[in-house]
Amino acid sequence: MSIDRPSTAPTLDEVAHAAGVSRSTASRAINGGDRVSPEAQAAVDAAVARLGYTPNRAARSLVTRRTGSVALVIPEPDGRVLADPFLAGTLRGVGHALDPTDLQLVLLIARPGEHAGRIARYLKGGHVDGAIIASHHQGDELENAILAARLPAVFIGRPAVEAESLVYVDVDNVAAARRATQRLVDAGRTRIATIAGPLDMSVGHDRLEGWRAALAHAGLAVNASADGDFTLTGVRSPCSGCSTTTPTSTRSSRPPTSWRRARCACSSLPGAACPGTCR
Amino acid sequence: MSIDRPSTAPTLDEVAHAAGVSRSTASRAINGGDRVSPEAQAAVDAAVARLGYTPNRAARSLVTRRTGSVALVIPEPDGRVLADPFLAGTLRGVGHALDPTDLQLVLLIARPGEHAGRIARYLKGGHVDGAIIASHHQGDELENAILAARLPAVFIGRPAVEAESLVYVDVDNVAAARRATQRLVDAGRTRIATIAGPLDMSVGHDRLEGWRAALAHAGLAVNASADGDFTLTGVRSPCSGCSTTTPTSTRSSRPPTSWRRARCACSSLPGAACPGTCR
DNA sequence: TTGTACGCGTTATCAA
DNA sequence: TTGATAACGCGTACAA
Repeated sequence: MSIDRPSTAPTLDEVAHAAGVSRSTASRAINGGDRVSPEAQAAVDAAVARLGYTPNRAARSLVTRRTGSVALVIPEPDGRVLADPFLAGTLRGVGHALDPTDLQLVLLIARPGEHAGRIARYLKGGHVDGAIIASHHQGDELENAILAARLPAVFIGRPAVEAESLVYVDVDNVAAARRATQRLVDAGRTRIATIAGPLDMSVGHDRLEGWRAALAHAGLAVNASADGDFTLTGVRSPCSGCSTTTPTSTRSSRPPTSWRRARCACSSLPGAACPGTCR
Repeated sequence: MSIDRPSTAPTLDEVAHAAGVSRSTASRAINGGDRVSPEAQAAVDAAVARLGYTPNRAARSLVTRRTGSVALVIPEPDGRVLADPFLAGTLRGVGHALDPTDLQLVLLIARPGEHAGRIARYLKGGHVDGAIIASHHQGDELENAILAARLPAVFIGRPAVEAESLVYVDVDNVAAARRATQRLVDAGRTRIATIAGPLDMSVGHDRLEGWRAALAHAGLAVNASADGDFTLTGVRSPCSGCSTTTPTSTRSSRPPTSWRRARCACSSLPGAACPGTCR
């Protein structure tokens, strides 16, 4: 029955008192408005508006046993990838989808050298009601954490560990790479290379497989692929044994505009394997 | 005294019981460990480890009156900017700084056409303990919301409204632009243009001012500036009256590699103002 | 140093 | 339809 609480956020009690109803009725009116008379509803609505009432998330979470927040997990040890427009789009999309909800978007970014154990622990800690895994790598323990915690989760891109209860959205990367390669085959090309994505991600793996399949089907040599990491700089890094090359501008954080001039011997497609990162 | 609670997160009560101490002692041992005997501390630590105890954020927040989360606000109506490496770096930095803490990073992204009123309301709602404003535009009401809520906040880049209690980190953009321009002056250039940042951001405003100052100081013409928005595509959009130009590839989400070939008449620096977006 | 008891703001249960 | 009342899990005076 504390009446005066200066400069503090209004509580449900105060709303109820201002509306002339009990706290229970006020609560019902605010959530859903089921089993509440029109006049009571109106009174509560008015009081809420006048007092600028906002439900206390902590108190609500305590009893509903839900946190009211979902995690967007980016288990990406390599910082550069965060600037990837794909991830940026994902971020926006998730944010917008959450807008109409009163769910919080909690961002979980992996630390540079870390193996996602911390994030797995966080997920298991019950701090969020659900999770979206945006850049999943093989071996980051996320699948097990999610399965163990029975946490509703969606992987963006097929997870490394496949399980019945692991849901994901993905495109058919194998077919896409196969079609892309086939297009070059149809154009009469005979020596077709690929710069693969990270092979510890299903994207990279699948696309490489599609490329392989198309070449094999066409009876062409499957011997010119290089590791990539979805970044310009990552692709340009020369393998040992090739002529060393550097971008013309190394001090800028954006990809140098003259990167086309840098060329690794492998990318000239001799067809032979080279000892460095190329295979 | 509820003993059996199957497959639920362990509570402080259970930890205390397992450690053979009272809940108060367990609580003290977990937070700070002040005024607790070494043996009690050890017992609690062991129990925590064995049970995999994680404090319930909601319950803790309810009594400490802190939410345990800080917001990273990106009031950026233009989606493309999210892919900006600067913002990506900010994201990483904030994330890493928060790692050792048990603070949650809550991401607040503006909706496309929206004027940040929703975010301002959210901030005032007391949902976070603090905020970092990453891409602040003039007129987005964020300063007032923060001042009204007495919310600890840091602006990245000087806020449009300057107030005593509004703290920010920034570089001296005026001086930087002045020095950059001066360098060209020293090199003997006489017609020096700038592609400005958004003028409703202090960055854009300040850099333009630095450019102006240096030119004025050198007695050169201050008549060749164009609006930009820190994106490649934004810069390339032709002003009306200039020869229309399009990127060679428009279907890709990444900046076309041949953008250098697209050229607006304004960027050829005739020195004369043109009727479109250039000034 | 330890434990008891209360309150944080909300939802859920159950009589009325 | 409404209103007491009991949790929810935790921190913290206060007393021992």
